[in-house]
Amino acid sequence: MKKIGIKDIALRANVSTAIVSYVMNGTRNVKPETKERVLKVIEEFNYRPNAIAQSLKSRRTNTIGVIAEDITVFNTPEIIDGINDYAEQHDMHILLTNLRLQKKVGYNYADTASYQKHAQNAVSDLVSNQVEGIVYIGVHPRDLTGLIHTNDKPIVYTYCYAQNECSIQYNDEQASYDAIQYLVSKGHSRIAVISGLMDSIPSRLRFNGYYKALTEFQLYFDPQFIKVGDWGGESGYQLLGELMELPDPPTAILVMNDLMAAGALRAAAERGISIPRELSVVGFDNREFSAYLNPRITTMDLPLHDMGILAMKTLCNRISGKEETIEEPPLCKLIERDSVAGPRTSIK
Amino acid sequence: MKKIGIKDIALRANVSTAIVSYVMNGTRNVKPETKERVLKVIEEFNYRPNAIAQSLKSRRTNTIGVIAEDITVFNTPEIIDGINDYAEQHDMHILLTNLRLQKKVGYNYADTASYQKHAQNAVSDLVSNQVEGIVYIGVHPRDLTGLIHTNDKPIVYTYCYAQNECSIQYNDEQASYDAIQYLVSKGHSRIAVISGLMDSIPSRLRFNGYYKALTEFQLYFDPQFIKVGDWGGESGYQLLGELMELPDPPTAILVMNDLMAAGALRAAAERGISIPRELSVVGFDNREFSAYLNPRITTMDLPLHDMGILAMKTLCNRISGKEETIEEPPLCKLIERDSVAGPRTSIK
DNA sequence: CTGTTAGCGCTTTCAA
DNA sequence: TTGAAAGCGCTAACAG
Repeated sequence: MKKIGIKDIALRANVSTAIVSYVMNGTRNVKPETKERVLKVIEEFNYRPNAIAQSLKSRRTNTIGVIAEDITVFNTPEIIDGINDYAEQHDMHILLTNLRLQKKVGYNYADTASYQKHAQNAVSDLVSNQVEGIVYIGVHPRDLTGLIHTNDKPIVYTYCYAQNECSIQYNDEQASYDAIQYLVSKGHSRIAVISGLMDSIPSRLRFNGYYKALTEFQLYFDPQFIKVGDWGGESGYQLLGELMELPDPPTAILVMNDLMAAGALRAAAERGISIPRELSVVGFDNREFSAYLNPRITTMDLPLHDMGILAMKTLCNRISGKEETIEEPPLCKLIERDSVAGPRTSIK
Repeated sequence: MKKIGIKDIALRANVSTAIVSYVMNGTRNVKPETKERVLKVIEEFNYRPNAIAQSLKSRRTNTIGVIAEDITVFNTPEIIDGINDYAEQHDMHILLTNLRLQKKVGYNYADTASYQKHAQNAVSDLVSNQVEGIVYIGVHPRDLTGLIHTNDKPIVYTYCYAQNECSIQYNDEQASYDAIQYLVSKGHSRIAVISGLMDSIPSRLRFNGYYKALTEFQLYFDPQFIKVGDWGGESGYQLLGELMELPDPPTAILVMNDLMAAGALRAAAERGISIPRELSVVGFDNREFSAYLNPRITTMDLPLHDMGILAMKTLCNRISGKEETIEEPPLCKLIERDSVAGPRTSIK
């Protein structure tokens, strides 16, 4: 059975192919009874125009390419979901490329050269498929300047950066500021931080927010309250120990991701430190497991869905050549659970 | 700046468009020096053929459509990752549609009618875009017969079923059989089960495996050891209580998903039942959080990646009209963690 | 070895 | 209100 096309419809309806096109797209007035007839034939044959042919003619594909560094990383599905949300609303399609970064180069993100070729191929491929723009979703917020050459095809980065390119990020600084403010509202003033690696942009921004809040609320500041981890659970475990062995330990800790927070919880449990009674902990990322730890941890939820939507919005603006409307980066939201309480009353 | 096409290349290289096509595709022999010249021009202009036009001509798009019921559900990213793995290896592209089922109809899966239109639209859209086949990824293994009409376009379901259609599932029965066998190897003989809803296919299959193992290993069988939950954490919590209040409680429990297992752990903790010392628990799904519970739970990992690959393989076979090679459904794999030990020695 | 040319399925201009 | 036909960028049959 041959695939039926516009000609078949035209033939059956006794009209020219132009008429069929007109009724499908409403491009011209067509005599109602003719229109009716054409519609009936279309219905009868369940005809759907070949979008490939339409694209070739119209030079518009309504398709945007999404490059995900790794779709199995926790942030990515939600971002894609946002992208889909927007795409659905605007009748666009998504051509998905998954670089499978973790499986290919492991956690060695810094070694961009090793997967630059993959990334560049993905772009070329997408461009060849006539996508109208590209959204690039990173696995970790880092600088990707120069990684990719799009040849004027609009691209928007999210969950990563590139100089002189558009990138969508959430407001890291505000997020940690908010976390500290929340802790202050609970009565804390001796607040430590377990940061991620300091060469990472989010670590710096989150630290800024921490420090800004410290200053603004005139909190106790002790350089020993600043611990630098490596994002992994082990370092959270380790650093909580260091913090609690201080002669005058903090009453609350902001931990820059849930992985390290989980490690910290484990360390606290081993030391017989009760959370939140004796120590409050705020995490970051709102990973699924954070609601299953004991205690369930209070953490900052990342606006991933919004980032996806915003990335699309920005991209579509660029595609249609609209002037950039500078949008505020979306905000994180504190998820209140059970790892925060007031400071222990009897201060040592 | 105009997009450059094959004609521009031909012009610059002083050849006909046919030659350019020949050198690009290696379709014909071309005199080496001509070839060289063409290649140089292609390189110089960084020319990439318009895949849309190629497709129109060749009537092959090398793209397959993926419909995900909900990409934010835990099983989906890994399946897509498998699909991408295969696609990358075979130079295919993925047009992704995300139905966003949970956000649209909540957990009311049974009410297929409410999103049938969405699903059907997605299919029509994909077909119109000339995908060569479709992979449909469910959020829960249920029967979708009649939901969708693909009009002869090959489709493969995974993580769900449809009568008279191809569907890829893991081996549920074997998985729970293996779990019981493992428990037996640890010395257990009084093994209860907390099942999911009994109108669900995986519940039935997993129960079959449980029962088969019980019979085969001649284990103690007590109808009171069979508890039916609803997949949610609360029911795991509830049912563990019921089980442990039995005059002669089990020494081990197979829980049919990690969500219920988490509830069961909570109930055990509240009752002062030590896991695994006094009671062993095996979960199902290997959700991320299962490694963060206390104790970390031993659970069955689902072969999601393999399912994605297998779905693609099967689909591609159908597309190219190859005879169906009946593949074995991929196997789950037990992840040994800390929620299983030998039975408590002093039996009450 | 190379060039000419007919189409793939559609849209749209132009003419009727 | 309708139809004929050109052409989107490419491939491949055919001719040289």
